[in-house]
Amino acid sequence: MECSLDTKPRWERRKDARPQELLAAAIDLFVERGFASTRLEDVARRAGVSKGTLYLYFENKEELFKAVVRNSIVPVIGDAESSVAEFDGHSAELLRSVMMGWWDRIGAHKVSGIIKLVTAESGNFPELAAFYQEEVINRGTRMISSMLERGIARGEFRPVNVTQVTQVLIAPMLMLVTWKHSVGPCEQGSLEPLAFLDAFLDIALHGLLPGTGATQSTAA
Amino acid sequence: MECSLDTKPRWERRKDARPQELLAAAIDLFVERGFASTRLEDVARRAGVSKGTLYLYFENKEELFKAVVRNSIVPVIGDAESSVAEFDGHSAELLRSVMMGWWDRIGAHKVSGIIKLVTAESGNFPELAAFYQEEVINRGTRMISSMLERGIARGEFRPVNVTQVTQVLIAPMLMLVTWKHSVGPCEQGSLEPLAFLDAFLDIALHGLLPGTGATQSTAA
Amino acid sequence: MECSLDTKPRWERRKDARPQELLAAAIDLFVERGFASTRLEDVARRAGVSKGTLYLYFENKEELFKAVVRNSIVPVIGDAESSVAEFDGHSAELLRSVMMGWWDRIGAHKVSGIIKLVTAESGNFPELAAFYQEEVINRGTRMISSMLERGIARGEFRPVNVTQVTQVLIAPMLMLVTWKHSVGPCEQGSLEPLAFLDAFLDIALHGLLPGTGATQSTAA
Amino acid sequence: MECSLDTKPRWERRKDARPQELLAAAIDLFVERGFASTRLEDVARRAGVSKGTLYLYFENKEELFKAVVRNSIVPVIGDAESSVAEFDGHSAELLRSVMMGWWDRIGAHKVSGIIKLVTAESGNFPELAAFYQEEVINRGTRMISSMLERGIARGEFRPVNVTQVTQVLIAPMLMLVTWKHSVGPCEQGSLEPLAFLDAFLDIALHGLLPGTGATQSTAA
DNA sequence: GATGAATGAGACTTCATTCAT
DNA sequence: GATGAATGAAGTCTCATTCAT
Repeated sequence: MECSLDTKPRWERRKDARPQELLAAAIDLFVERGFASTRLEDVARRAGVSKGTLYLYFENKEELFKAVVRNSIVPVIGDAESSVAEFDGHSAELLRSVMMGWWDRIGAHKVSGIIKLVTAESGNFPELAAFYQEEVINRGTRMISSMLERGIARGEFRPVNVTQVTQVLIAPMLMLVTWKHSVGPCEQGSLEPLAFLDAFLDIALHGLLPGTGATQSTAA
Repeated sequence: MECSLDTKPRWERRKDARPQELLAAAIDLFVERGFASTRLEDVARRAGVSKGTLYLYFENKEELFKAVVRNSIVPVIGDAESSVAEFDGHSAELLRSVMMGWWDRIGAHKVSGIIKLVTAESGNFPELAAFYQEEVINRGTRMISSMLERGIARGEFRPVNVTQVTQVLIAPMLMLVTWKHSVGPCEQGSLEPLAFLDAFLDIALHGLLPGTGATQSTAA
Repeated sequence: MECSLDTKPRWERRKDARPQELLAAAIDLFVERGFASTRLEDVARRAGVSKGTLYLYFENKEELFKAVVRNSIVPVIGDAESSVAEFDGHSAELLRSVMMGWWDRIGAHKVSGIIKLVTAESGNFPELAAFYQEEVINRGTRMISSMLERGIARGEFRPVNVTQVTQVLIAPMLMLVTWKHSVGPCEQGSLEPLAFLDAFLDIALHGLLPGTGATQSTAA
Repeated sequence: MECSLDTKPRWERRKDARPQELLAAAIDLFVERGFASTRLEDVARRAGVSKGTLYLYFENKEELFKAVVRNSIVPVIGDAESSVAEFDGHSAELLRSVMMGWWDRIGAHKVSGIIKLVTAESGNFPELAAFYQEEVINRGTRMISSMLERGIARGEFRPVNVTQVTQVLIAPMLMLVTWKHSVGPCEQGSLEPLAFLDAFLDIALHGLLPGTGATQSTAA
């Protein structure tokens, strides 16, 4: 009876799998070579299809890239947003769990290369930059800001400048991916990411707790 | 008396200035557009010469880039090395002055874009990466490591894992340039670099001083 | 009783209708975009079938075009040939009725776009040109020539150079379709086709009647 | 002394000649194959240069085409405008001389293929159509209309609807080029252009003269 | 030294046609 | 019959590099 659930002929199942195969090939090559230097022919070849086939599924190179982002990063943001909405403990715990979770779900994986790629090339591809800003940066920023506001509202954080602190919190994540995809591979053993994040959080959260005398609005 | 300092006729001074004019044009465009996307024709035009002339002074695009690096970053490293060698105060002071000096001499200027460029594109240009590793990263790393070793030897720092701590110290500088040349331009007001470095140094130096109970070898 | 005229089940009627649906879609697009620029995928989509299905009915793009011509222009020529054969009035009347009928049956309709298309693109598609020459131009030319010969034989026309006068008579029709499908859409109100044809016929027939002193062999 | 007039080295003279060589090759191929079907590589090869060279002189295919039009048709229009402005005989004579001159300067030459090309393909290249409309059609139309207005103002023509009569006068020219570049090559001996124009002018001018009882506003 | 014309490999994208299901 | 996924040749345009003058 188990075959009754899939009545599609094989080639059709193949078709359903194609976009994923292409996206998998694309993320590999985008991460490896960047956006501009990745040739669509290589993406196609790695997915085991011809150049033209790629265009059956993606309108052009930029759309392929957007699809990669939508497929790899955006869902993780959605999950994180849900977690944030449901969480009901101390805001410091929430912040810590989100940032450590970011490393587990994004930072440690290939997909982190996409973040590095965007910082590296967005200047040359404005439409891509705009898309990424909208779909990733804005949502991520809103999420972090909302955690800060939650903490302030509940009296768990000092009333800091939310915009600035948000960016300070983004900084170490940006650094980790930059490091990982540039100097990291040339260096051995250095910069243990989890320890780094842990240390960063110790400092940052300490600066956010109420009652401490920090006066800098950025709280770093 | 005005001619005593330079007895060459004007056109010859012009000729001698060519490489500098080309390097100035090149750094502008490399920083603005990255290595691969910068067209040599644009470099030549900005320097007010023809494309062919560029090849009289630089063998090819990669050599031009190397010359830009040698011209802009390497001297600053040399100066810093001298300062380190001559310094005779407390190692924590030395470390602080080198990193704040890095911001004044490099981070705050256009040339910081070269650092970002290398992190962004070295994957696609191995020879460039090797050159930069040799001329900049290795020397910079050695310099920082030597400061740490000096501090340890003089009993001013705890005996930490020098290699790892070196990279931890590099990290905030890398972050600042990455930020400045990617998300920075899209955000307003955030991440005041000097405050950020100051805060970082407070923490890092605190972790390096002897007598504090930190046990993590990365000391971050 | 409703089924007595068509005993086939609906899907079979549908199947029989396929070629016509495809031809209808094809003529629309050929007229709109020309031969080379019409994509078979668009033809198929407009007919509501897949690209592959189109190839079940037509060997390739050229055969599809030939079928369009056979389906739309050729029958009209056949009808005209019959009319000519049966007509027994004055040859001038015959000529006039054929040309005005051409406007009613072809010139005023979408199918006139096919004529324009052929003049526009036959240079790039020799096989198409040969087919059209054979199926349309030769037959049309023969028909017009035969009317002239009839008129001369019956003493209703002067003995003119039939070949040349035939082409002079074709010219205004060619002009009308060219105009209609190129500059026409950009201009308002101008060139009323029926008035134009009428005026042309007045002149041409006047030149063909015996007893007038015209000496030019083209009789225009 | 004859060499004193040209002090340029040969390659520079070559450079000056390049655009003309390319335009000559381009007009040949555009006329032969149309706009869409002409490959830039073929244009380059015919001019004896490589593909890339073409792009040194013309930004893209459309600009090349515009340059061809500017180079071949536009000057003739300018000349005609001057002739019209200077003419001081009877308007009928002026009209006749302009239309016969059009045949001598344009209709009889390769460049007439450009006119046919535009009627054939403008639907698929709106920017091209707009350019041609502006640079050729509008100017040509204005010129013809001005002749009609001149004739009416001087009492040499009846007060007709200028817009419509202008288009009627354009029609035979359009027909001649259409014929010449489509069916013409397949037919022998037919449609003697000068005789055709002559006959057309006889009729049209007769219809324009005052005192004749024609009542149709288009005067055809 | 200086020029800038010329090259040609290589990238993206399109579309008629085929064929396994 | 019907589908639509897959192919790959072909076309436009870019740009690092060369070289005759």
